[in-house]
Amino acid sequence: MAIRQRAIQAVDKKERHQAILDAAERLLLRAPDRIPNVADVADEAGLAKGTVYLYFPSKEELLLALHERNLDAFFSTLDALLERRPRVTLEDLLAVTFDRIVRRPLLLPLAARCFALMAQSIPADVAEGHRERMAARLEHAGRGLEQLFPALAPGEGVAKLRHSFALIVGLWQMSAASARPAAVELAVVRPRSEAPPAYAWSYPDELRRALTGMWASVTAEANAPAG
Amino acid sequence: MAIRQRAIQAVDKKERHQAILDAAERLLLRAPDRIPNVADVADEAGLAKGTVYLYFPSKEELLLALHERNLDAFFSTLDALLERRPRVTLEDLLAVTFDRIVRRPLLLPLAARCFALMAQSIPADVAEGHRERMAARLEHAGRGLEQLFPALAPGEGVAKLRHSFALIVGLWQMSAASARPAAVELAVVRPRSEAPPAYAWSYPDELRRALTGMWASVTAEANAPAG
Amino acid sequence: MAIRQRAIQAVDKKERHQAILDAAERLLLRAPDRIPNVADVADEAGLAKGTVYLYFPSKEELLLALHERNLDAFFSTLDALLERRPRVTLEDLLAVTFDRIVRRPLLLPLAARCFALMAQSIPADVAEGHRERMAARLEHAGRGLEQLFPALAPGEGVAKLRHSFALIVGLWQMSAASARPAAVELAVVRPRSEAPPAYAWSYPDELRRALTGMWASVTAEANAPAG
Amino acid sequence: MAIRQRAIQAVDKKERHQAILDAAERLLLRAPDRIPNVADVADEAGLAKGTVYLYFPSKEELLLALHERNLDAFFSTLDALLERRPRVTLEDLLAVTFDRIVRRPLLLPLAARCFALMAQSIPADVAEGHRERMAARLEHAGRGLEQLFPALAPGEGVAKLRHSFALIVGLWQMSAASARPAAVELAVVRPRSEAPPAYAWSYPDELRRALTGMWASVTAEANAPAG
DNA sequence: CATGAATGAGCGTTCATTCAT
DNA sequence: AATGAATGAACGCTCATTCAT
Repeated sequence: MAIRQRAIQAVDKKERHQAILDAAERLLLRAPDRIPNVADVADEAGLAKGTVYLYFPSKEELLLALHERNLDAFFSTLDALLERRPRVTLEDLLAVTFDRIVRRPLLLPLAARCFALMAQSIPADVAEGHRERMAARLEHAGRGLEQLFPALAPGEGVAKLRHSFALIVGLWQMSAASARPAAVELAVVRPRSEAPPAYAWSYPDELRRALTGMWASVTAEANAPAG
Repeated sequence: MAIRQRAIQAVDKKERHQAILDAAERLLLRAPDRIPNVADVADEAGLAKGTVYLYFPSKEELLLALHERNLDAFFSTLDALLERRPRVTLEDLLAVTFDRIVRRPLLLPLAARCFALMAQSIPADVAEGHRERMAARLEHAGRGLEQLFPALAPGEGVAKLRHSFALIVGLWQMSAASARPAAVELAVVRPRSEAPPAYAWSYPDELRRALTGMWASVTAEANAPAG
Repeated sequence: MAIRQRAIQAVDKKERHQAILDAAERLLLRAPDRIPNVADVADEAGLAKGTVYLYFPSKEELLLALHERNLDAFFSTLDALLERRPRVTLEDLLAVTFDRIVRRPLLLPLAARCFALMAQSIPADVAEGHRERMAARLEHAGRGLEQLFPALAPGEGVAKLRHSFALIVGLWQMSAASARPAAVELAVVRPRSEAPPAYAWSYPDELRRALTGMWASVTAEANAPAG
Repeated sequence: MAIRQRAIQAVDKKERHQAILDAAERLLLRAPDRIPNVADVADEAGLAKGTVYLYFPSKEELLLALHERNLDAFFSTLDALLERRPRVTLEDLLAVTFDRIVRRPLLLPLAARCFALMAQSIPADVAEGHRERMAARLEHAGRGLEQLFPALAPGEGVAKLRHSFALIVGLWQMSAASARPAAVELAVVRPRSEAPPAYAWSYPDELRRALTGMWASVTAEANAPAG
């Protein structure tokens, strides 16, 4: 509604591009179960609806861009960490994961829908480009892991990374579907049974447990030569 | 396919209830990237749109019911298998999983959206009921697994089962999002270059790899006493 | 806004179909320079916007249907008149034309836009069907005219009919473009010059003049045997 | 094509004015069924969108100006020809018409929409000015024709000119609406069946036929004294 | 003068849900 | 119970016009 300013320089345009993604991100974090509509995004960004379309050709591509930005950020953090090889432990990797993904679960609601978006309304070449870029980053990080953990055979780094992603996203969805909305949860008074009900589990704990398990074998003798 | 009769007996009602879910299921299998609309479901079931609302209070609850039916079926198969304890191998469990989940991926597109549905328009008590029923089945199967695999500590059966679900759903989404539309089902056809691109991977192969890895430690010395 | 009633019988549906066309027609007569939007049409018909889409697949096809209805009505009147052959005079034909086209200029604003509609958003097969039907009616009426006026060579009936249409539509557009809006016209006070300005001409008069001229040669010795 | 300089001199301004009209004209010839939007026009002219508004107060007035320019050009050619009176034949007039109007059908798509434009958003005085200028040119040319063809009574020249315009525009619309998209320009390619369908007719042929017919009586004994 | 980023009213279309029949 | 016609809020997108730079 308010004209913040005009983005004339390429830098400013980049910035506004990001600002729109930021707005979408905020809305998504605020209501992870709802894909915001373009009017909401524009509003949240302090822009008019039409302005959004100056920066993104369609709502779907906006969401894909946001998803890619999230993935990019995660991969960048991961890569930066792996640069410090071999002085990196699994614990470091988990910490980074939790910091970027669990504490700010940006990746998650989009990942859950991204497939439907891609299949439906993203032009084939745009989708292809996204896939290739993400595949390249995945492969790069995967190779970094293989160098860090000699126990990993070639190709296993990528695979385990993929499996980890799957766990991250899959578990989050299960937690989202099986958890009561937070507000309600606090009010619930339950007879103190010995064990909490099976659906009372926490996403972070469970994810840590799962990831630790998955990487345990790999990490056993890792970094040993570095010690 | 059409029933075209009044369902007056309770049995008939149950049957029609199922027929509607069947219709939704067929549509979902036919186009996994698209939640069918009520008109489509009614059409596919050979019923009028209004009739669907005699059996389900809302589209969301219909989808939740379908999701629960799918989970139920899977748990039932799993339970049946675990009954035959201790004469069950991990391979048997994987076979069942693949038969029910990979070959007929009913669970998958719904699982990916279910959390959004739950949060949005499902009444709290209905959601709660669903959660409790599913948690109970999960717990039961988890305990069965713990008895089958002594290596599993108490609670670990449920946990690993949960992680397996997460992998199943998460990997499927990744494969769906990272595959070109046509390549999802068919084997990717490519000129045999040295290495296939990183995004050319098959969901079933990758899932088997991941699940095997996850259950490897548990299964190592399992069933040994039973042999 | 008000539910008039439900069109359940096929007859009622036909009626409502027509009612929607009527509504569009009224709006078009009221403001010939503006293609009404769907909301206006629905409003004018006393229906909800969505209801219009139960009867027409798109706005464009609605307009095409209206255009075809107008043409149909004109051809029907023409055909009926030609049935009374040979007791028909050119004057009769003109009278019918004026009654249907000049006094209720339904045909006109749509004809002017129809081409653009057809080229842009009407599915090819629908457009083709429309063209063929209209061509058939034109041909039929053309042949009727050839039988009425022996001076017309084969094919000349259709041709002259086409030219007449062109005149009807073309002149109307010129008059619409060159006339001041009616309300303004009354208020204008002009110095009494000998001759009115060249752009002060009346569509009906000019059309009659043009059509009479066009058909004069044909009609000269027409009906002679019938006299 | 781009000018990319400041137009400070009045001459430069005129030139840019024309350049914008040229751009609109090119777009209109390229896609006669679509009124181009301002962004397209600016683009085609190598200017920024805002610049267009320095030269035309609105899109509508731009289109009107283009239409008037087309009419002007036609009248000029006609006037020039009539200057050579009495050494002018109907054939000459037709040739000029076809050269300017049929071969470069600039007039046509605009004429079809011009009336709607005028009524909607053109200020009354601008519209009035346009009408008066065009009427004057029409009258002048009409009088020229009356002098060329003594068979024309006073006022008949203007009238027949008007009717000719109507035919030109009206027939073009009919041909555009009744032809399959591709067939507008190309000769209709069909297996030679006995009779082509009634909607397979060519605009130029039909127009020539109609105009010749309309002017036949006038021209019969015309120029005879001049011979 | 020229630019082009920003605006926001406007529009076509969809679809879950209701309810008269 | 079953139907399917009717509803209308919701939403994505366009584009003529404005105005800060």
